[in-house]
Amino acid sequence: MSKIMVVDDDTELRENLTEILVDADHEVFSANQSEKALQMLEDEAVDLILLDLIMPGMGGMDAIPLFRRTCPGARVIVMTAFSTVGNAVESLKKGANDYIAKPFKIEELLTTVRKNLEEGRFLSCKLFLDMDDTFSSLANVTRRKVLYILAQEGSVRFMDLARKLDMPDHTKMNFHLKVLKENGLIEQNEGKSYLLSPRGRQVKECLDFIVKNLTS
Amino acid sequence: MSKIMVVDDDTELRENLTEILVDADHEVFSANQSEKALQMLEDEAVDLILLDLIMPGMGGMDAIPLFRRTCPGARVIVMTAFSTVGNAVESLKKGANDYIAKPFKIEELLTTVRKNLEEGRFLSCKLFLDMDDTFSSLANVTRRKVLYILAQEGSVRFMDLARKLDMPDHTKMNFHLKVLKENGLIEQNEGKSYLLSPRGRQVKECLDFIVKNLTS
DNA sequence: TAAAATGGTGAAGTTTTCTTCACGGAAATC
DNA sequence: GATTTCCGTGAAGAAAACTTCACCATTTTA
Repeated sequence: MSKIMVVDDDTELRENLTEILVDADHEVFSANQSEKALQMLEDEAVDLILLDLIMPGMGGMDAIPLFRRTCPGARVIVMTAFSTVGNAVESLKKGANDYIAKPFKIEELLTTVRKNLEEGRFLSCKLFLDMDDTFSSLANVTRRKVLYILAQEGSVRFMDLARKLDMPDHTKMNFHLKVLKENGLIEQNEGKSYLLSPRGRQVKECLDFIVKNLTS
Repeated sequence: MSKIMVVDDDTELRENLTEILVDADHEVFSANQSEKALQMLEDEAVDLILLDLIMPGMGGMDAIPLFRRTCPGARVIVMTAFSTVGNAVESLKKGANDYIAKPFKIEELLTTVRKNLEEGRFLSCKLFLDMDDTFSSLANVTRRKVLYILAQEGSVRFMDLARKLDMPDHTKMNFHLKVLKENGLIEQNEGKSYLLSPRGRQVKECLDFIVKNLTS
């Protein structure tokens, strides 16, 4: 059903895991080193990566960001025998999605895998459905300019906005403000001035990130 | 014409700068400490900030990221008497846009200010015009899904893509691929498979950033 | 208080975007 | 060599997005 990459230097464990996961109807790839796994992922993207932390060559901890980059859609589950709160937290900070301590029961592993595969699907689903309003808001120059000005000026009155954007007809302005308001990016205060909503501010930060990354 | 904030603990210099800049037809605000300047910027966004590096209280170097955050649209010009290559580079890394060494001639200052104001206008212009294609590409769920799948799988053939996206009619698929291709986000290799262009990959990274920031 | 500016609504019209349909050549499969 | 699958085009139609117009109740300014 899903594609899973197993990265562990212990050949026996790798083979066991492969068998278990294949039985659970997954397509399994495996590697005994992070470097090899990364190379394989260049050709074949997977949905989930089971990663040992302690390995000869590049350790799993350092490899996490590389896996993230090479295969951005994959969930990363870290597994290690040296289970401590410390490296669990650290690996999550580096971008792992979950953590499982060796030794684990088969059922425990399968539950974790299942949960993570579902979450992965849920997230990408969210990205593509819930974000629709936001992206259509951003699809229009005028509306992006409104976000920009509101971020810069704080709160602005209707006609001031229209003048700043050089809109001869104020009803057009109204149309776009309505769209932004309906999509939750701006709101109006008591004095009827328009200002960014909390989500609007988040979106504006994303815009800044985009412009920084895409114009260079 | 433009709004400029001067942050320096030297009162005489602050007054001189204010006079010069007002003469050059700008609206000038000034503060003797970063903290006060930041507070003022909460209410009044400016286009450019002239910032002394060495000051009592919070130094300019540490303040740069805070200015960036409080007033994202402003250009930051750092000025200091202790001009060394080292702190010039460091301040630019922290997010300053330009650097001017004290003492400076009036003409020199005005040239730097003018140049930076223009660049600021140019950048926000770029954001709102050149990025139009990119944003309209992203405005459609199907096209976002295509980017997602191509990022995940590398290169995919036409009909495979159509099947993955569950498109009964392949001509619809064709329409969206055409849009993405025209907007430079995807390309086709020798075998006619579709894959992300370099810009497409950048855009995908921005998408990841957005989803991380907006779904939490 | 008259005139002007503000901030809004709803409906008609235009443009852009998206979908569907009809068709066809090249390649792969049987 | 016949048939199916692949990958594409162009045109017509439907839907969504955007603009324009006509109108109005407040508020501000002169």
